[in-house]
Amino acid sequence: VKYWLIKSGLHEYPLDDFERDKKALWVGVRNHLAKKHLMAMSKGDQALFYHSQSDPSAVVGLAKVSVEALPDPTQFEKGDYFEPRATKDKPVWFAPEFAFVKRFKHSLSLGEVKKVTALSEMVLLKASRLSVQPVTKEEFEVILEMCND
DNA sequence: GCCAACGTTGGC
DNA sequence: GCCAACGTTGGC
Repeated sequence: VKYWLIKSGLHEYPLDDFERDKKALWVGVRNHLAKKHLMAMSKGDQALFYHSQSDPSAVVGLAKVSVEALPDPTQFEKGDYFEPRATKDKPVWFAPEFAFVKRFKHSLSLGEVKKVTALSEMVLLKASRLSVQPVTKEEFEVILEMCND
């Protein structure tokens, strides 16, 4: 089992929608490093759900990988996520499916993450723009403990 | 709304 | 293949 952090803008796909949908195909990621992480995910991996563009931005819930990465269908459709280089034989972008696991009792804000020594090396703090990131087991466990009773 | 960080594009 | 210009993300 590997551990990840996936970001969603509060106004793009909030946790409320994810909780209602139960499952979500993680489409629309258009960054090659993020794509590499999406493709490295295995069924059953755990992912922290993070709200960006939020006040405050925070880790708010938990998800798990339910289906490993498949070609992202939005790259073939006219619209924001269209990818002219993509063909059905050679897709460019991939998306796994996540299953909703839980909403944390206590969300952990970015400001709080910065105060915790054990979390000071998180990718979240080092590469703030990356929307799909690996998280170490140690970091994951610290966060889980802080977010649950 | 500003702007730093950083990814991408395109001219050469 | 370099790098300047430009666009986007996301914290504040």
